Amino acid sequence: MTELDRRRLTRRAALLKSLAHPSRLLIIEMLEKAPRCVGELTEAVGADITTVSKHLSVMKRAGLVRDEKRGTFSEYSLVCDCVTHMVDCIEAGMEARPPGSAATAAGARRRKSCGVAR
Amino acid sequence: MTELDRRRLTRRAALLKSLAHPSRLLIIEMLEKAPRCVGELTEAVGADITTVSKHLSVMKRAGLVRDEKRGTFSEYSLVCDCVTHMVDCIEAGMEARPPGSAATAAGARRRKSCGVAR
DNA sequence: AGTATTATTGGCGTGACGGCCAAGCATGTC
DNA sequence: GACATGCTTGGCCGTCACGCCAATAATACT
Repeated sequence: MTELDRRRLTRRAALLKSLAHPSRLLIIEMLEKAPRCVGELTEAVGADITTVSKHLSVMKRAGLVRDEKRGTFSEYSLVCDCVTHMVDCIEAGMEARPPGSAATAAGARRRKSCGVAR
Repeated sequence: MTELDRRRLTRRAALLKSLAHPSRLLIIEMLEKAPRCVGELTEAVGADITTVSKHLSVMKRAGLVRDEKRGTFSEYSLVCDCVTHMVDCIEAGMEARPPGSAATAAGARRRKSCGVAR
């Protein structure tokens, strides 16, 4: 493995990590529909506003979202629709691999194609 | 947010989490090409074999890979090509979002102001 | 049986993450 | 200026993930 590979994989992993949290996924889904301010997202997530603010901070650093100040509000939005696409792909992967079949040989056995358009 | 949503997002997040590690991504990429035993993967990753074994265990529980015993060997392979597809999508997302461009005008188009009825 | 090879599991230290509280900053309003 | 609103930051703490070591399977070979 080259040093370049290591760097590339590390970046990828960091991106995935910044997505790998239920609250963050919910936030992403909301931002797919429209930009939102922290308060709205907080209400939807149902956590402390400081927690949500930190989630947003992490996702911003990861380049997933951006913020724009509007008076006392911070309006967050997706940086690009690639995120939507990305999460859709993941969803597709999960649909094709129904829950419960994960550890069973039955579900895994002859599954060559999962019906995901490619 | 419904209870069902919570469950779905949690599952998604768990899947992403099981991918969000450089070594695991490398393993996935290797398994895309061919099934491998733990020793081969270990050599490529460059970590202790026990560490790699645990990574594989996690990914197996997540339903990403499966193993088949061959004598003293454990041959690991991808459960389905969806994984490949999934990671490709992620890669595409990253390509489209070059580092440093985090604040491009890309999302400025369907912007609505905060607090406006929607 | 005895030994070697391959892999898994348990345990532990370390470090990162997620959550809330308290405090601080920035902007808008009176 | 004084206060309210919206958000961010620092700090603390509990929990969890990662990594290696030691020990334990499980199978193959002689």
